[in-house]
Amino acid sequence: MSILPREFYSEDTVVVAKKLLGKKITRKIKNEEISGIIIETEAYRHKDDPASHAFCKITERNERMFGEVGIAYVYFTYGMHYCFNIVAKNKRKQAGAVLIRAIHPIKGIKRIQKNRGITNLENLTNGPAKLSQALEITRKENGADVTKKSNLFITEGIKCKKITASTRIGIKKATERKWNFKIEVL
DNA sequence: TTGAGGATTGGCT
DNA sequence: GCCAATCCTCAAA
Repeated sequence: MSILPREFYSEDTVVVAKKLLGKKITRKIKNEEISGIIIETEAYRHKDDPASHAFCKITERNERMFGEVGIAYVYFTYGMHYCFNIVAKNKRKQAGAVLIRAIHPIKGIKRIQKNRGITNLENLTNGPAKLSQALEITRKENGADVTKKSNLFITEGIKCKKITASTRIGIKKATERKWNFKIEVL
């Protein structure tokens, strides 16, 4: 299983968001391994995207979106939830990231169920905050390099035939942009 | 130093 | 469908 190279993430954010669908994300916790197929992503860009964290100005929190691609950007929100992003952008753009909204677990499901406190497969990882909880992603994972074999990385996955584009979820600006992408998994 | 608000979720109506 | 939970970040003073 080959890890996606950093060049994979140096295209336009929206393009990378589509390309990430069907790829496999692997998370290692001590001796246990959790992995799943990415089935839903959202693109967040820069000046042309009022809903993006990077829209206004650079701050301590969003500076990762302006940095090197292929780096994890984790942020905390609503007092209880983490969301997991991967920095991805065209070299001409200053900032951009892909939010991983949902995965399809294929390995370490028991561990995920334990993390989430439930066993219902459909509710394990079908939301950004659920996904982070399932993979034990916290602020400590902010800045992790997913192009290197470590505790958190992304590899080639399955081929996806059909991509569905929809409007992004949970935001109040630029809601007409169809930058939410998902695939069907059998 | 303080106050306001957020790329969400789950439970209740 | 609506709303509370709850803490980190930003911006203003």
